[in-house]
Amino acid sequence: MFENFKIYLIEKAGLTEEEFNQLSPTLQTKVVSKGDFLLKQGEICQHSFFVEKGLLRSYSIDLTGKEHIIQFAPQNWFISDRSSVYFNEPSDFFMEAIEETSVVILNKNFITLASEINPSFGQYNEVLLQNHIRQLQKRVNQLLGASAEMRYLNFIQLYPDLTLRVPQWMIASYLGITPESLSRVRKELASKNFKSK
Amino acid sequence: MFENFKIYLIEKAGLTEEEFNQLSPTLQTKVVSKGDFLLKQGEICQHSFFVEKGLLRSYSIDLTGKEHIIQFAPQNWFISDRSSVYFNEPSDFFMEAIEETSVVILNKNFITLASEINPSFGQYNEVLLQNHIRQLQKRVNQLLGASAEMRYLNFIQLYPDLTLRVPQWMIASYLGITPESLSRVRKELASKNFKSK
DNA sequence: TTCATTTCTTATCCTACATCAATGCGTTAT
DNA sequence: ATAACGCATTGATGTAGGATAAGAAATGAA
Repeated sequence: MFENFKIYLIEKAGLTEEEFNQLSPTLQTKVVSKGDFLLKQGEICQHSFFVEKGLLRSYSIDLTGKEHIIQFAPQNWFISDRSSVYFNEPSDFFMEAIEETSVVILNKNFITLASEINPSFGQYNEVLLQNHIRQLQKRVNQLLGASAEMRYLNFIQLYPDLTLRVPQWMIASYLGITPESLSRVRKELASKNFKSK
Repeated sequence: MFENFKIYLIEKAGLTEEEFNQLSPTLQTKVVSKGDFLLKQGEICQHSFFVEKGLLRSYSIDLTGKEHIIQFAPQNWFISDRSSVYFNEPSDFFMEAIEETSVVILNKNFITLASEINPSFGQYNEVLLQNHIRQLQKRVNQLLGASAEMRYLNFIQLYPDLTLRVPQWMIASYLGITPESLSRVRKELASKNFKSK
């Protein structure tokens, strides 16, 4: 039920099995079918989710009705709208299952509780937070400075597994370009590789 | 010397004067002349800085040699490269004074120390962190979805004071457009306002 | 199997913004 | 004063990527 989550916490956050068992009563799980939502724009996000299996995406919809993918969350990733949780504000984002996905639901005080039980969890959580910031920073930097092609190359290098699993129009949305443009970029890249051999 | 910083911590983070005095021996200050650097790309960032007075910017330089402004830091702002500090990695960024600026220098363990002295500091630090994430998230979202004009309008609404104080080419760099484009956007906006009266 | 739906590609045209170049105008330095 | 520099504006031209449309390929459903 929480198998991956358990293994994950023990390996990464340094919990013991007993400590995990103390926490597990506060956990719930849920299976989300492809296309179903864990959060919608305007709702206040109440939880963090850990992906046991499957694949989620979070995205916003802008004034002109266009989707922009903020994040993908494959197996063993956490996903949430931290700001919405923390400040109790309506979220700007949707969270939707790309494949049938089973998640572990962590309520607001899980982190506090786990940190009390074992401070090394608190430290690990800090690492996740700092990583999150780093990743956002990099993304801003890329959006400011890199061409569609460079962003795509970066993406496939960073998330090679996702590149295969996710429809291209979603990758385009993550990169901030249209599916047609991505198709052109790919064609262009293919011809370059061909020539260079 | 630390006047603003002291007031700031007492007001915002809930420290007492005595608590602040316990911390102050670990602090240093520095005056940075216009155009001088607190950090350069490739260095490992060792500190956080609090702007007592003046104005800083952080920016990166991309492969093609172009600058991209990541953040402005006016009076009473903290600035740092959290990732570089936390992970002990070389920074991607420069930190430079736009005006003559005096900063308070916080070394790596200041936060821990202050949180031990008064836990409410720890909480306040958490708020800053969460705000930082929220702001980065918004920026990604805008870069993905909004036109130059919308981004500019957003900027002047969010940082009206900076709009006056900072040269336009820096605002352009923050927005991810050229100074020429920003000039055109402004012209366009001016004519719209004129017509609408 | 066949029909329908979603995804990907390709082609054409279009637009927001970049690039390049010239001009003017404050500010600082001599 | 005047030279020199940084900054903003304007105009002319270029280009990456958007919009639209249509067809091919893949997926899925009956």
